Amino acid sequence: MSSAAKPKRKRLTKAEQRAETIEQILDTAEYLFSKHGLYGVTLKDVAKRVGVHHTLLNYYFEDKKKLFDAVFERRAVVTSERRMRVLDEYDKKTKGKPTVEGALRAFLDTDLDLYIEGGEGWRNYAALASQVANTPEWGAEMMDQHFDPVVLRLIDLLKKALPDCSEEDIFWGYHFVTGALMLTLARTGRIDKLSNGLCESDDFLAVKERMASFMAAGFVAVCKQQKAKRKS
Amino acid sequence: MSSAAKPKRKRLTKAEQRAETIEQILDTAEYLFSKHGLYGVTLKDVAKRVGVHHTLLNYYFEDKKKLFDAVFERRAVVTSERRMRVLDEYDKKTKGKPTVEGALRAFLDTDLDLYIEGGEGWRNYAALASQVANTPEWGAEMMDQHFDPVVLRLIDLLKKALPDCSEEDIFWGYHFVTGALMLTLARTGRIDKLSNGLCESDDFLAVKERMASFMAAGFVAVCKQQKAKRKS
DNA sequence: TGACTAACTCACTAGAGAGTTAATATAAGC
DNA sequence: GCTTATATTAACTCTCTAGTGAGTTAGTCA
Repeated sequence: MSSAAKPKRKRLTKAEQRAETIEQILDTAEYLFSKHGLYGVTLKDVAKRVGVHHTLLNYYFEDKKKLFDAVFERRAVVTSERRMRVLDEYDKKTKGKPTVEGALRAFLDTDLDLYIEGGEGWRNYAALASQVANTPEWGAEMMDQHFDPVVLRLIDLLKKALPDCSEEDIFWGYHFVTGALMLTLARTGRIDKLSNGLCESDDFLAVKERMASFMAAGFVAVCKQQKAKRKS
Repeated sequence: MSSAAKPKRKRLTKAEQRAETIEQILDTAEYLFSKHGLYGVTLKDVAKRVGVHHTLLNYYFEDKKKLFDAVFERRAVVTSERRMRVLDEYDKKTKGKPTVEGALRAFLDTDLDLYIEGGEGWRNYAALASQVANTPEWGAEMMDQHFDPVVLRLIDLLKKALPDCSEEDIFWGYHFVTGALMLTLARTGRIDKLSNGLCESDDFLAVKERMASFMAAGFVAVCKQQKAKRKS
């Protein structure tokens, strides 16, 4: 630990100390990875910021990629389970008669709330996730691994809400939804400049307000369009 | 050049040779950058694949970042101008009365066509662009620099098509559109696994078919929703 | 033909980056 | 209080990387 931090709380058991150090490493790595990506960050960068020797990261996480995985997994598990629970609840509440917008709200708003209320750490994780999602190399695999169950749960509800819609249309619709969500999480600042400050990348509330209804209408429109096309 | 390639076409003027080598470097760099990102690729990786000495890349492009910029710019300019032209034509054709879907088709379909018909190079560029778009660091700036004019032209048409819609709603709608488009361009293979092979990341035609109508309906729905909210 | 110049390579440098192993300090447990 | 386990650092290694500057080859043009 940094010498500045040490004298303050001397009364920490070893296990507590360990947990705290690990958490600090994860937070810092999360922040840096979200800004510069896996290859854009060195273990020394992270260690320096935390105030520990860089080999300590090897000690706790074996190697760089495993540190990255640990960073990602820490919160991915939380948001995945949380959304799964809310989707289940929603399904029960609507007694097997979900609406498109309702299902999307259970999925999207639940996630966005986490980033709105969860503090900086959660927002950094969000930006990281958006990078992972757009990385074909190993990113898609990480997404599969952590999010397939929730996503399939959502798809399931959407199918129920749109019984005469083809599966393709639903999968493509979901694809559009994630794309939009991921760009939101990246908070690139692009919309700020484009709109001359009218909209802000950080304004997840504005997104939450609009996204589910926007996408729900999209689903309905595409289903109708494709149904018409099949007839002709 | 690699000794294997040399004897084949001896009758090349120096300028032709130069142009060809540069093009090969750009193509290869484009491919590798699209797969692994700026930091995930070394100049040697690129040089080896082309069959030239790695310092040749410094000779032609000064440094690594400038090579990256050159790769991006080469096609960004083309697609930007192309879409601008099509948007202008559409505006004229509809005599200042565009529709949301029409404007979106002019923007989206024009781009997607390029990747459908343009060969592998264009698809690699597309994947690269999607990474750039989700990189807050320097990515957003690159996007601003190359695409602000076309995007503002599109926004302009959308405003005309939705005269009683607030600007915020239009900007957020555009944000959703790019997000979805960028994830499409990344071709991560995720939708393939998720849908058990029913949908394919490479199937830009399927996206083209659905995207504009999906998004158009989203715009309309959000505008209506927000208008109702303002009244209450 | 011969000077000139553009294309391209070679041998290096200077430094970074990940990771290993041995040493040290400190707290835990008996 | 002594031993052991754990956290942490220091010293090092080994590989790779971007980039430089001098050199070589081969078209080009007067």
